[in-house]
Amino acid sequence: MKKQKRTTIYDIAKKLNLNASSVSRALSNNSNVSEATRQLILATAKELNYQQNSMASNLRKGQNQTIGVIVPHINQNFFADIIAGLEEVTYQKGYNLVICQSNESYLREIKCVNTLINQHVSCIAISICADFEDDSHLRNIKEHGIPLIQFDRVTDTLDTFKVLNDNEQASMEAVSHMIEQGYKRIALLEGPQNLNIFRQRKEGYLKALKKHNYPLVPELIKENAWTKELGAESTRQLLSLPEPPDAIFASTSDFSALGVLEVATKKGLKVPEELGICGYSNEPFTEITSPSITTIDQYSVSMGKAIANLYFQEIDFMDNGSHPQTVSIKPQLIVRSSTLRNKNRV
Amino acid sequence: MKKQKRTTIYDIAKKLNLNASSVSRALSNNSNVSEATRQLILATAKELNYQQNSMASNLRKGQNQTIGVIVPHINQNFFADIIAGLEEVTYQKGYNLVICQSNESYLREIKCVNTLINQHVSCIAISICADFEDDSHLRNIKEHGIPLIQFDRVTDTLDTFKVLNDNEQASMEAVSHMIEQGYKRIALLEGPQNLNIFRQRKEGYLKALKKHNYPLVPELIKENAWTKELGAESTRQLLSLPEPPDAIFASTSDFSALGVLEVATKKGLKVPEELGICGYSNEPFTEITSPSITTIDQYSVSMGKAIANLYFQEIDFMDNGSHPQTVSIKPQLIVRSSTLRNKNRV
DNA sequence: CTGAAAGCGCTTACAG
DNA sequence: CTGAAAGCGCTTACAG
Repeated sequence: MKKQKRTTIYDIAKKLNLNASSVSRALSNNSNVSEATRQLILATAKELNYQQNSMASNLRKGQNQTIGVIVPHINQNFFADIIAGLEEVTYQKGYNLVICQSNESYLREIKCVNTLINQHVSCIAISICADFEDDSHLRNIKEHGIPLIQFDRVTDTLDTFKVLNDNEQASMEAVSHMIEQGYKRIALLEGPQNLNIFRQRKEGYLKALKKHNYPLVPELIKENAWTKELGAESTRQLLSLPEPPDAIFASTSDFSALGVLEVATKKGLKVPEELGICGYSNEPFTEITSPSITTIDQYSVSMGKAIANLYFQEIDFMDNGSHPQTVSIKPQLIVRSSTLRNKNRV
Repeated sequence: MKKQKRTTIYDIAKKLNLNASSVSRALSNNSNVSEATRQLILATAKELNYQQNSMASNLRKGQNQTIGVIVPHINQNFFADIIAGLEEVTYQKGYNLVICQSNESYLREIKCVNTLINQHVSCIAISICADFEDDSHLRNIKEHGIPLIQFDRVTDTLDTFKVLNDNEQASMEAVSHMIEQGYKRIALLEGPQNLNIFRQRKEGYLKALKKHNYPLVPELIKENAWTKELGAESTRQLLSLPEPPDAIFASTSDFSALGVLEVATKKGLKVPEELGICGYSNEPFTEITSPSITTIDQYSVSMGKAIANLYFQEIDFMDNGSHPQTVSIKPQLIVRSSTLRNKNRV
């Protein structure tokens, strides 16, 4: 009742009184077959509606032209863009993409890794979950001889290829920009510090303060404010300080920055005059809020392409244990109204 | 230099002086093996860091527990959400997802289909591209015995399982709502009419007019306005009519509606007092524009789940040619400020 | 240029 | 409960 039998190279061979090996050669179309028989074979293949069985071919060849990707969430702009970029390049190369989402769960991330190892994918690209505990599953990837590329959220306990945003530099630029706009007390909304990206963004903030001889005020730093709601809550707390901030850098995300903006608006604070706001990621909506939100573009589609290109360029080196390379993507500060309070525009 | 050899069931068998078949049985853990040997086998499997080779297993079993999805773009909220929903369910079932994007190109869509057929995926789910020409590639899927589910953008030339939004109903509700708010001349921004979804939305618009005895005014219907720029351009044309519209239904997308809003704002028109605006899709940004934009939520994550569930529920029927089922998701009108101009709220 | 054979790593009737 | 064998559909040295 299930699946009628599909045409195989044997069916073609039988019909033409040839050996299956000839058929295989003609179809892979790079070996020695006479032009005459090749044409015959291609014609009957079309006639019988032949489609290669990749499972068999891959098993025999020992690899499957597939890149596995693991992301916390597929449906977040940043990751969706990365995947789109990845897909673009892998498609050009005739590779496929298998996608898994960890849902920010460590256990699920491990399961995804195992599935991809079982599938003998050619490469695994991963951005680790917020819940990350240790790197044993990542080591397992390497132990099975599969090239591993970490991107964006990475662990440094493991020496792998990496594609990163220069979060520290971008944060530093953002905060410096706010300082140049005359803001005096700049608060930081930070994300989970077990993720490298959030540590780096904090580092950038600290460096910018230092560079401009600004004091570090601990009460202006709020942990774990990486959703709109948490951003709003932190803002309420910050604004009720005896000496409230005159600017807030939502280093976690634009969603957090949106929470800041909403609270500020509700309290009747003028943005950017009384409160400056800067987000992170350049989500589409930052352009259309009132005022529009200053943020940082991460070039996520390019990042996806960079990951794929790294694989295809380094594929030969990846196996022989040469020192893994790190590609850094430079994010760009997008200055908009929410931080522009004096005339001398940047 | 490439890939060190991986542990196979033979390695385990050899080490334990057993036959590979016993190892296979123990590992698939549902056949007859004594508890003692099973434990032994599991232990050595762990010790040797064994991971099954899915390629071999799938080849032998003739299927690969993978669902292939083809969408126009991965990084559009609607599709990203669908994929996230799909992934959620397939993950629970131990299935994998292979994702392809057609980039709205017909040729590329064909290539994606062929790749998925070659891979012997268990099911193909597709939302066709704007460039769609004919259904021969989709027929080819069925000819290869692979269950096919069309979703959202579908062709009716082929009798397949379908998961659809009730676009007509939703559009009708949206336009009726605007009529009830007292708008008299409601313009329509329509999308490419070769796609079913845009035909249905137009149909809903026409039905609503008819139901309320509103005349159909051809000059108020603008073709091909499915980006922000095209929406803006159409709006400029509409507003310079001798008798301009007092409401615009951007049936193509919220991006188009955003274009409408921007032009209206620039011209100093008050929304919703002087111009009502309704979009489509409930993109996150519609909530935070000023005014917020009335739109239609498509429950895209649920739609993704529905696709996967349809496959898992109907998997047995799909092969024996029973009449394909159609699942309809009811979208919901989200009324916001951009169309609310009188007090009696809905 | 073509054929015959082995093998990729599993699973699954078939015996015992 | 365990073993021996065949086979999933390809590809690729090896002969000729």
